[in-house]
Amino acid sequence: MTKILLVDDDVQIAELIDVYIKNDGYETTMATDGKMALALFDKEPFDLIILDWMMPRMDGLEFCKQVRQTSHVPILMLSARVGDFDKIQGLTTGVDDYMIKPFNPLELMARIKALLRRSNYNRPVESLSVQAGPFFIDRARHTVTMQDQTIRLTAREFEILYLLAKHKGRVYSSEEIFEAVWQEHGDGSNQTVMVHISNIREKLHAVVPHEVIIQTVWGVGYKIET
Amino acid sequence: MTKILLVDDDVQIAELIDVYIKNDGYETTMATDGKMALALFDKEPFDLIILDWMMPRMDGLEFCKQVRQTSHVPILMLSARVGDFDKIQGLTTGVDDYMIKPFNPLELMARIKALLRRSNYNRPVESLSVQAGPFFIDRARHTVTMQDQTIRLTAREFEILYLLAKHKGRVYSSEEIFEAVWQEHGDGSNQTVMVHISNIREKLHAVVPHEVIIQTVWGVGYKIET
DNA sequence: GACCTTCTTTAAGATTTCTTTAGAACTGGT
DNA sequence: ACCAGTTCTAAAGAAATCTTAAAGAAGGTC
Repeated sequence: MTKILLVDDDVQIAELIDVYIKNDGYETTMATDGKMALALFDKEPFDLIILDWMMPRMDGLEFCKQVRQTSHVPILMLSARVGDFDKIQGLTTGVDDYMIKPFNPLELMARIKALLRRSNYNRPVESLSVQAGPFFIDRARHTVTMQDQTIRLTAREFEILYLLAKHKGRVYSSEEIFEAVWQEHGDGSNQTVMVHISNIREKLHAVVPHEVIIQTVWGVGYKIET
Repeated sequence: MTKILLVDDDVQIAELIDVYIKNDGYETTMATDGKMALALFDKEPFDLIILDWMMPRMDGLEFCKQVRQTSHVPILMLSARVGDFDKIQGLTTGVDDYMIKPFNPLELMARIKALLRRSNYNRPVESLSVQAGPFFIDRARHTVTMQDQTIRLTAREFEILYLLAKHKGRVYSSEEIFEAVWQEHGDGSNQTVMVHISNIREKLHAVVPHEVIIQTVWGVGYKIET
């Protein structure tokens, strides 16, 4: 589950954003000033921070500096004044993106997704490859190797296999897989995921014909065991 | 660790700048006049120099000339009077950038980063050539050679090919390519990068007609494999 | 200022991937 | 063995992504 820390002293705006974020299937925690936010951030990790520039007790810039001392979590800054960012644009304090109020909530969501995508991409290299049983997944190269053969997977197939391989043993429902890979809410039945699973299996079996790699857990979902 | 030499006889200002620079993770050394600064600079290399124009014993201009005899380190000049720079500008003393006091520290930091980025660009020669499969890229000469033929690439094309060749195997999304080459945020779809890729391929194929050099990873990006 | 190169934008067409559908096959319980 | 619920898979239409060409914009040079 992707967790987002929302820091804004304007409760109305914060709640508006909150609705949109939750709607897209993310989990939010709200803070109304920098000090409070910092305390929350120290306690548990977040995947992204949305930050208001003007806040009581500790402004966004200061908060940003503090956070950057220990973390590279993506930060999206909100500001009421256009002028502020003409100067900062660049950006010294380690803000990854920013928006001027008032903004279009949909655009905000698009930027949030872009940031999350990017930060996923820039994970440290050692966490980017997985050895799962008979095959080896290299995220940076976007390749799956099995008995010296490279298996061609599409982007979606790759993400699904990576998810399952990364968390060997854990069962994922097709809905969970959908949300993890598509990064959006997957309401209702999910045939799509099943089809993809089927296609992945077909490709894997081209290399190791009768081996069961992705297991079906009846009534629950799928997993890769060892 | 990036080291910055800060030369200013006004201690208050120097300390203010110092705080900001350290905050961004750089290491600073302070000097209060030109002679002292020169002595420090002779002893150890710095990645950037921030220099006040008006100083006792040796002014900024003189210091600058001295340094330029041995080094191309980026220099950022500070001055209290607007008029000064009408004179300095174009004086070919090798100042890379300048700011008028009083200045916005954040803007200073932005400029420092810009300078460092630019100078990073001109790194030492040994790390600058790459052999990637059939062709050889020489960053210092800005040439790409392939089967004894030199391929003429434009600046952008060159940077893209260099990025991919330098990190053989790694997949770069067009957005990542954009950010790496253009050094700015690349929101949204990036046709521009795709067009450049297409143009590069065309030029490469003029030498090796049917060889696939830049691979397309569908839905993900591009890479050069071996 | 005219000319040339490079960069960016646009758009149409080709290609690949994704989603949906629907029937077949499978599983676990009775 | 049968049934209901669930999963699998083939196929086709929909959607997204990529390629390429072409034209306009920007920048540099003589």
